Amino acid sequence: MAKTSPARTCPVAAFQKMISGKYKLRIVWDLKDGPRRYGEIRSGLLRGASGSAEITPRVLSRELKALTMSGLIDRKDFGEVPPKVEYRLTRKGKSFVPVVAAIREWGERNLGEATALADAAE
Amino acid sequence: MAKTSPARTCPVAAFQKMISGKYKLRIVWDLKDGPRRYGEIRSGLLRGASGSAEITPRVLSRELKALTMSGLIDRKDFGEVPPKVEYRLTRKGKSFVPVVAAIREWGERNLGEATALADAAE
DNA sequence: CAGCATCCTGCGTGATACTG
DNA sequence: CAGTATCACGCAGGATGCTG
Repeated sequence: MAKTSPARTCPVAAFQKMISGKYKLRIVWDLKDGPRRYGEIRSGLLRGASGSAEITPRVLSRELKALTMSGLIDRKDFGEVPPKVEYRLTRKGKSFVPVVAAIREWGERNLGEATALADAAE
Repeated sequence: MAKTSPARTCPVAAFQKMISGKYKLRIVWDLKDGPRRYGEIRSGLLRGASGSAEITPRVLSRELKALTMSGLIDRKDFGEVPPKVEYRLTRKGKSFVPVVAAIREWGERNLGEATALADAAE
C-alpha cells in the first residue's frame, strides 16, 4: 500500500460530487467552444426531451457557481451597465473536456439506441 | 454546427442518469477486477471518509439492480442453499471501464490536492 | 447470505416573483 | 441582462427489522 490512496474520498466520488447536477457536464461541454454569456448558456440548456422549457435562473446560477468553485469555469463580469457576464473554462476545465468527450463518445455508442440487445450472451 | 443539433437526450444526460447514485461508478470499478459476490461488493463499499459504515442493503440492491438494467453488469445466481450471487461486468460494462479509468485518472490529478491553486491566472 | 419492507429526512430541481 | 428570494415537492439514500 505505498500509493494506494488511504481511503481518500475515491476519485470517482469526488468526480461525482463535482459534476453532480443535471447540467454541469452540459455546461462544460458548451463552454468548450469558447466563452459564453449567461443567457447563451441558458438558451442552450433546454430541459426535457422536447427541449422547450428553459432551466430556471436559480438552478443555472447554482450550477455556474458550483462549477466556478470547483475551478472548472471562470466568471468574467464586464463593467455594469447592461449586465454582461461571460463564463469560460479554466485550464482545469479545459483539461476536463477530453474526459467529457470520452463520456459522450461512449454514451453515443452505447446509449444511443442498441442499449440492451447483446447483453444476454455475456 | 452541421451535426450538432439532434437535441436528443444528450449523451451526457443519459450518462449521468445511468451512473446516478453514489456507488454505481465504484461498483463498476470494483467489478473490473472480476466477478464479485454481493457481500464482497458491500464490504468494499464503505461510506464516509472514515470508511467505517457500510452501505445499506436497500441501497446496494437498488444500485445493483439499476446497473443490471442498464446492461453494465450481470447477475449470476448460483443455486440456492446458502445464497450465492455473483455480479460481473457485461461486455458493455467492460467497455465502460476505460471511461471510468479516465475519470479516475483526471480526478486523481485534479481533485487529489492542488484543487484550486492555479486557477487564478487563467 | 442476499436480499426485501417500511419509515424518515435532506437536498436537488422547478415554479414564481422581484431587483440592480 | 443576470441574477436573488421564497415556496414546494419528489426522490435518493440512510436506519431498522425481517425472510427464504
